[in-house]
Amino acid sequence: MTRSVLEEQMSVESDEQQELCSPAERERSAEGVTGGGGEEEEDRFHHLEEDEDDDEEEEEEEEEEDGENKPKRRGPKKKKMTKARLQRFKIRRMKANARERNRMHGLNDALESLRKVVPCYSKTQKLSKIETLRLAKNYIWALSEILRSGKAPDLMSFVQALCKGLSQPTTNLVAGCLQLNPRTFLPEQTPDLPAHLPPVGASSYPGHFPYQSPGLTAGLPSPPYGTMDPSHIFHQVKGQPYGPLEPFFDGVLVSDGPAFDPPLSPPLSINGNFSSSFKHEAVAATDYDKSFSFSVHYGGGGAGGHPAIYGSGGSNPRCGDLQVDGLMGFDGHSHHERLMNAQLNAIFHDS
DNA sequence: TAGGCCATCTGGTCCT
DNA sequence: AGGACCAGATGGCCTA
Repeated sequence: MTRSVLEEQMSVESDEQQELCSPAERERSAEGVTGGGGEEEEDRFHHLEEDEDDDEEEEEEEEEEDGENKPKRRGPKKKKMTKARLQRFKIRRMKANARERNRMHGLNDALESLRKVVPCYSKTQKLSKIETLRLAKNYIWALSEILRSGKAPDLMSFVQALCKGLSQPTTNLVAGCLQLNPRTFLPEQTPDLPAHLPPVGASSYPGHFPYQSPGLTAGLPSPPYGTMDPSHIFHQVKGQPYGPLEPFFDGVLVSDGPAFDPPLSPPLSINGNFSSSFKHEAVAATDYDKSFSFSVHYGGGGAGGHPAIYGSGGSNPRCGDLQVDGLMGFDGHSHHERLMNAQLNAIFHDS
């Protein structure tokens, strides 16, 4: 993009412009969070103004001193900038900038709202915009798949779906939310782990993932995400509005730690450990767009589905008793098994 | 210091 | 004409 000299002069970030900003914006600017742009353009701007005469009606032709070698420019000839026109241009530009700022703030607000309903929300460790969108897409897809298939998700596959295409730090964050080791469910996503990473089974990074399964203890270093204490993540404030899926998780959340930044995202309260079913049923994330399917089934018989998903009638015929066989199976972790059972039962039975 | 992320400015395009 | 939307450019901040 080539700016004309005049346009360059127009690039003004003046005090008057700040007056058009919202209070929040001014506050941000006061904090030094100002973007690019030319604050130092004012002088050149003044220089231009001095060159202009005062006649507002003047609409002179473009300068004739182009020189004979220069080809004649096409299109409408540029009007010479008078002071008044300059002033109007400045005002128009300032208003446009203010609108654009507001528009972007609205966009960011919407994104923040999205962060709150997407798994792994944290005030302190925000997902980036792109990761938020990716995670949201995955999340929607995974939930849609639940609805479409009428089957409860295999947790491993569910997490795989969530983490599809996410960066390693975000994957770690999701894993942290699930109290999982990302390497246990995303082998395809980390084909070539950095050399500095400890091998599976090596000592973990303290405080990253409390999930300490025998033989699977390594965490992935990815601060700032990795510093999150996952024990906070599942802390549910009673009565906290978590959205339509909230009833799923009533009574199935476990938290031993202090409250995490509320509000928390709704669904990723899936605690505990995964069974060896992952070995048999986890779908390769690289092909999940085509082949993803949740492996844990529940009977097609009697009990109605959860009203939060299947409607207030709760009479989705596909929703029946949940069969959690094959889901459990982490040896010596009956607590997690009970948790899992409770959670899955909570999902597929009316509370 | 490089790279990622972000906020902002800016000009172009489309629409009302 | 003016507003909404978009994409490119720019510079600040932060982290590895």
